Amino acid sequence: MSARGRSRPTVAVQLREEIRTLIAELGLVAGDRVPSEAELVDRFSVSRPSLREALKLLEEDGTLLAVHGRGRFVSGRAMLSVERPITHFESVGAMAAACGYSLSSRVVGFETVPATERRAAMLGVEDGAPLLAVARIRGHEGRDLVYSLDLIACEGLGAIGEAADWADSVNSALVLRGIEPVMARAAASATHLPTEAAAKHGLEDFGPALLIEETAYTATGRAVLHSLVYHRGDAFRFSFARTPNAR
Amino acid sequence: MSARGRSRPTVAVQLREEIRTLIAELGLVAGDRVPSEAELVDRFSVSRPSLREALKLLEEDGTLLAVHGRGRFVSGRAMLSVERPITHFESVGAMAAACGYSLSSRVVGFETVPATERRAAMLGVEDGAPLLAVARIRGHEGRDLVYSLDLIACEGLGAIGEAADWADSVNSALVLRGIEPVMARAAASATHLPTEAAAKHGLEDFGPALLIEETAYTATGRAVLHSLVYHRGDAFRFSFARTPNAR
DNA sequence: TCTTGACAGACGTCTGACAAGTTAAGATGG
DNA sequence: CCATCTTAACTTGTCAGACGTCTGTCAAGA
Repeated sequence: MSARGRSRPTVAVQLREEIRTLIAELGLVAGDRVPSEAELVDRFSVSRPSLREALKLLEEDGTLLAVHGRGRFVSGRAMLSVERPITHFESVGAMAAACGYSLSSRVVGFETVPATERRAAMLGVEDGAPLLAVARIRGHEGRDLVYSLDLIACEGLGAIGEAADWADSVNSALVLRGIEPVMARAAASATHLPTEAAAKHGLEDFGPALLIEETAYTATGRAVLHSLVYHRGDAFRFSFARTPNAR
Repeated sequence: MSARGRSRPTVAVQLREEIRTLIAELGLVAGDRVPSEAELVDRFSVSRPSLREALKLLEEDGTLLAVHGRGRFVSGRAMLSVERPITHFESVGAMAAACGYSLSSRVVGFETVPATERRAAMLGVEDGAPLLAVARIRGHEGRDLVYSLDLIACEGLGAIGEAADWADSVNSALVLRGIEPVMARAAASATHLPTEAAAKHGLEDFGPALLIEETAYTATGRAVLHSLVYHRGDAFRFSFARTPNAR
């Protein structure tokens, strides 16, 4: 399965967004009834099956609740909508930009290390296999906001290049090598920076950090990147929705 | 919108589960091609539109990826599955139990306070309206693991009762009063305990805390509880999946 | 006042047809 | 023999139309 994207969204996907917009325009809130299928078919000039497919997407993502014989209703879930939730896969740079930070980045570590047993398991490589370790500090207006350590499996990577190639975005550097991380499995906890890193890079006043440790995968499920990202506690706040059936 | 459930699942919902089972039975993993629509129609003896609706559910929940003209494939998203992700709405006690902690709880603050402007907005009450503030410390085997402050709108609450009524679970206490929180909008950040709280309750060695600040809602979208929950950094780790289309 | 039946509205499911994208096999030309 | 083009087959995407089932409302009858 090559990672070729679709050039044009299907009617169903497009409609899903248009219905979302309509719900907002009509000012519908949790419990309110959505226009009927017949009305929506007229309004959007599409066939009923296509509309139903779009509605199915919205039912599955928790926006709508269908009741046979009565209609569809806005689910309370819709009001939990969060722009760029913690569950959104994106680069640290993009995330920070959305928070109003323009991050400049410097590489403070760039070496090849053998994979520990744990890291090997995370990245699906052999114990002891070579990993590229990139340590970076990113900041905004002279203030350090993020310390991160990225571990990339060298296997299949091709030429490693120079530290500067990886300074701004490890994701982008991987994409340039034909490896596109698109999703990740992550865990968050509160901690301090590693003592050694703090001392070595003058980060003693970093304060509590929100550590997100994550393994990133390509669309085909190949693990390509293991990151430990320490976000300065007083600079970042990650939003998300909590629901009973979240998986 | 009454919470009356449907007595019989639709064909689409039923099929969704049957297709999931089939994928597992066929041993399909990320990137593998799923049988075509025609094949599935034959196999499950349903109409094609119904099948497509079921497939739409699976596409929306990230299990499948459809490519026009080529077929559908098992998405790598399935491998990000996390048991009890941070996005799962549940009580702190239930979450901690899943982490192997049996929390005992003590109330260290119990009073009615007027809502600040921010809190009033969070809870959909008037500025200055009375809120019940419940401060608790929860621990396991003599070690304090969670400090929390819960703010509940007094309006519609009925009798407040005693502190002991709210000691174990604010959620449960609310349910007993006919108010069922079922979902929340939350944000996480790394911080220290409030200085005053730490000093007052002997929590100076709590260390970095993962603060989850959340507003809980009923199914109809009514905000009923605003909580600040400080999780001891070295005791808790919150997992989640990150995908490009996460909202 | 309560029960039952009819009716309208709404979702659920099906059949059939055509459109658009992909791939593999066969034909053709160099 | 190899490269390129064409075509048919396969697959998903979309549409039109019809019928089935469920829900709520209203009217009539007991």
